[in-house]
Amino acid sequence: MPAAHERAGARGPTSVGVLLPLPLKSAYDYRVPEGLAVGPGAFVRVPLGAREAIGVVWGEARGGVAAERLKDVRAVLAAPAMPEATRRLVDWVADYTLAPAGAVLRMAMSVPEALSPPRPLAAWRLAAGPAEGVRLTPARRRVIEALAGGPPRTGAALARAAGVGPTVVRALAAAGVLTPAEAAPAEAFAPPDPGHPGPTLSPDQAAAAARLRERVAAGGEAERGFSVTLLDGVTGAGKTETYFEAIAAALRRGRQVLVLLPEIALTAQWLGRFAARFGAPPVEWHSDLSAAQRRHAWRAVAEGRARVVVGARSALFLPFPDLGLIVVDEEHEAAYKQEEGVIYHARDMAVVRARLGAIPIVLVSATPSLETVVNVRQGRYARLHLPERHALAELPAIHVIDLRRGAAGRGPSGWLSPALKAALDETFAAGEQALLFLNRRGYAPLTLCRACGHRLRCPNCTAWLVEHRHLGALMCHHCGYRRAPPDACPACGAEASFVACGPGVERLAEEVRALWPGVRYAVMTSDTVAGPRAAAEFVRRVQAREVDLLIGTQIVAKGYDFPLLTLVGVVDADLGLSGGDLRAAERTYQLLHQVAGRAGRAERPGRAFLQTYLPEHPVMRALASGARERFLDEEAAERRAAGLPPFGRLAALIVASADEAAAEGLAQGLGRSAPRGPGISVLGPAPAPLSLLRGRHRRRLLLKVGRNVPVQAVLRRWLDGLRLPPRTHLQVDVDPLSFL
DNA sequence: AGCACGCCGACT
DNA sequence: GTCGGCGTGCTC
Repeated sequence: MPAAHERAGARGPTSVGVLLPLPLKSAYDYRVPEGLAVGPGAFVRVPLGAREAIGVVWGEARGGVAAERLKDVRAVLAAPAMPEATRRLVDWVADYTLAPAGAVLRMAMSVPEALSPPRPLAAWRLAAGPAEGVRLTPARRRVIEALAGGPPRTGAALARAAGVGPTVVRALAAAGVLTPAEAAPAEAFAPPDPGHPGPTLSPDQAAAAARLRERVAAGGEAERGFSVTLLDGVTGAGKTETYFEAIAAALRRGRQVLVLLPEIALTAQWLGRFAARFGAPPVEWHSDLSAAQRRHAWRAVAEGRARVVVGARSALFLPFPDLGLIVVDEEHEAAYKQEEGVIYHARDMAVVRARLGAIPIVLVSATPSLETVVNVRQGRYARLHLPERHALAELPAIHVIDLRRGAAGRGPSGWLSPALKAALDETFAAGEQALLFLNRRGYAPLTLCRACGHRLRCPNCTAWLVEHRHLGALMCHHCGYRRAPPDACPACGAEASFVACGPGVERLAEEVRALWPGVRYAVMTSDTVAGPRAAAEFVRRVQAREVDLLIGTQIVAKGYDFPLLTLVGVVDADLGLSGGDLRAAERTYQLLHQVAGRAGRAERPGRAFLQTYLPEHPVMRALASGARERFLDEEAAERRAAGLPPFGRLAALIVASADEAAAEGLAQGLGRSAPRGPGISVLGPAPAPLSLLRGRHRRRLLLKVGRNVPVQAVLRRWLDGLRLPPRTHLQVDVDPLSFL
């Protein structure tokens, strides 16, 4: 039989470009042996130096290397080719972030094991002939019935299906009734059913859902297919159920769906709501998956069997062959920004992915980012607003407590003001639950020597060591450095001279114990919530009213539903405002709004108290009055005046080296060669926010350009041909979230 | 990212 | 005299 390639005109190219998942800027050329069919996107095994690597056929050979030096493509892997949209996304992200294309490809090839077809499992089938002289007990009969007429099954699956122990199966095999076979390890993901009866939508939700369905219906059309819609509404307004209808519409059209969530918000509660709507779970993609789960999920996406994927930011690079809708929930979350390796913002790149696929994307938030709000105001994004459902969930009344005013402010001994203490008294007396929010882990953020003023700091970072009393240790929150509390001051030798400065959640718990000895409290931080299971247990205890008071860091603000909570106390509302970050006000507003929104769901009205030394700050005023639009107007005006995002563009260069002089030298050199021109300015070099991090000295330069200046071109001109001195590193962060 | 090639200290 | 430290550079 003649092979396909022998037919006239079917000869493929003699060489192709293959992109490898290594930090290489472009694809390498390889010769294609006679008879090997290599289409664009094919996963191939190629020789690389002394070893072999797996890469992706990226396009035509570039031809920069002499034909006789080209090595042969060794094999094409039995995996679906990487879809064109994914390949174009890789190129786009590389171009935008200035990362090597191969480094971006690596994110899209995070599971190389998934590129080989799954290994068949050892299984059993019925032997051909009837076995003579085998006693058929009821248990044995059930095993045979379970197997009759069906595919081979593994021993464990067979025993489970027949309701027998594994010994029964083994005995039947020994008797020759069962013979070995191979089972296809079709790790089936039950398809979510768009027709599954879900919760009834309010008229507002139904109207918004209808608009989203129109967007989904247009998906795939060249001109109208791409669209961005902000779905905006307070906690409890029903945003999730509304975008579930868009998902249902995409499923009805047979297309795949990607839902991005900040890792921390991918909770059992979200999964429960999904299953309630669709009768089956989505395919999950996050850092907690086992190697096998990861392999199954990746392969299921590539083969189109995964219909709905919910995942953290890296799910964006999964090889969806037929993506029809993207949802980015909590779109304002900073967790979407990847800060290491390839530095990218998953929300922004998700918009790019949607455009490349000509499909709709829905950005969801109760407190949308200023970027998104400005895009809405300028008409680039559509907005659907869900008003509150008054009967069910009202946003709590927000009270600002002015800590500057003596008696009304903070009490003499602790961190809780009389007003907040009184509110807690009332809440406990009424048998209701409260939350104290303090975004500081540990006992105290700073420990100093009473005798000489020496402060305990991390040897690897520009940071204080944080006392964790329940661990009996001092810890650095940046590098993980940990040590026992010293007996004597390392500076002056004074003994037992250390005092804790400032509050952490543990110290707050101490005050609570002293004030309300009978109150049952729980401390919820990333230290005490190790994983999804621990989180679910916390939620269960709170919902079962085994806890009166929850004390927590920002982990309590996201994703969990505490229906019986009626009081939220923010111990230090000003925490995020110091430091001069350009997004400090915006982020504080978002976080405190979200925390306050924890109070008063279900039928009970809630109250929130913000303890602050800055009661006149626009953030506090906006939270107290609910005037979100005015706050956004003020923020936008300030950013516009300063030429800051989204009205100007930023890129940060971070120079790092274990050798401080080397870091300084490179930073100075970059400062001297900095680009100049209309609409271009360079700030720095200056020590980075953590000028020493994990033992590396860091310097920072900030490129600031006008909205219409092509920032990548300016950066390339600046950095092209730059030779890094030994042991120095340079990171480029296009669109940095923070600076200073 | 691997892996080889390179040039300086403690071992059979 | 070698084995091996990881610093530097290349991989079509």
